[in-house]
Amino acid sequence: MKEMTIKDLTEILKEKNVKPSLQRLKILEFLFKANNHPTVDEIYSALIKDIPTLSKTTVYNTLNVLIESELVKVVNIENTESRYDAIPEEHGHFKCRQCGKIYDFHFDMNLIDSQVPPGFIVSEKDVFFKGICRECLNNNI
Amino acid sequence: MKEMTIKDLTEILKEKNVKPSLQRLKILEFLFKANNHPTVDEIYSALIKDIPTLSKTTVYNTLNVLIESELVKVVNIENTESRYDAIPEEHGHFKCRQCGKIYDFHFDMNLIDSQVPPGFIVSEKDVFFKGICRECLNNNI
DNA sequence: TACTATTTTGTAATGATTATAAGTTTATTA
DNA sequence: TAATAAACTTATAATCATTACAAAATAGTA
Ligand SMILES: [Mn+2]
Ligand SMILES: [Mn+2]
Ligand SMILES: [Zn+2]
Ligand SMILES: [Zn+2]
Repeated sequence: MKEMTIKDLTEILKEKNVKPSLQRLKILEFLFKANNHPTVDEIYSALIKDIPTLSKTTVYNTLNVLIESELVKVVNIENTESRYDAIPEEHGHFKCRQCGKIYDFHFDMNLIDSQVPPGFIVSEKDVFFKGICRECLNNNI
Repeated sequence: MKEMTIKDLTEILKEKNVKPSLQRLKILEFLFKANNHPTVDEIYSALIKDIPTLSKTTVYNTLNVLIESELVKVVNIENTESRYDAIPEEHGHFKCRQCGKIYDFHFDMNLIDSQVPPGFIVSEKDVFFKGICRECLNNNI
């Protein structure tokens, strides 16, 4: 995702009626910059350098606030711990069983709309693939 | 799923080189009969009546054995606890945000094969929808 | 029967997440 | 500006699903 200034981030939060505290700005900034779907622990470990008083509870609280305002989505492709994603565009997720990396890939959710059972209203769609990524396949040769 | 005799179940386990103990037979039978993707707790609570000595650890152990032999799949549509599914056919899952029920629906996974990123090998595909089910929509009128 | 391998069980440990209450900062009012 | 209230952050404890571990029970074999 493109570079975001603190001013940009402040504006994004204000639009959602979320007060732009330092913690919220830094967590949102980190998620926009991240491309690896970080866990709570990874977010906390990265930001504790900037904000030495940061608490892990704040990371949890903030993520829930960001999720409620639809700026962040949870990625539950694995059952061990939740991962977080601030990419607004719909996309699919691929988890490599060897290196563990979670890839984004372009996915047109309209393709699967026709499969929604009749009479049901769908507000969220997730597509998860698992297997071996290209990089691991190349390394295994 | 159609009725399964203990003899049928024994045969299924033997084919996978899994010894057909009472606990394994009963857990597999329960999963074949269930259509609601039960949790470990639900499996345990249901079977403790039949097998008073049953331990929750055995439920976990057995499920892992059944998963390794590909008789059972984990459904991680929610991050709170894992659910288990013994339906062998590929299908999608819909979770109702109101009543919490998890529905199966027919889904042709071939539809989405073209979206797999090139060079990646996919061994598992999951499609999760969330929203409001037909029953809840009717009740809300 | 005696021995061995496998399975089951109870208990303790782990680890992610939530609950709670106190401390700190920010906003509002007088 | 000082006092007060509201919102936010923090530390700590509690919860709960899952795993680790070792002993007990069972099944298989010679
Ligand atoms: Mn993503
Ligand atoms: Mn299912
Ligand atoms: Zn990989
Ligand atoms: Zn419903």
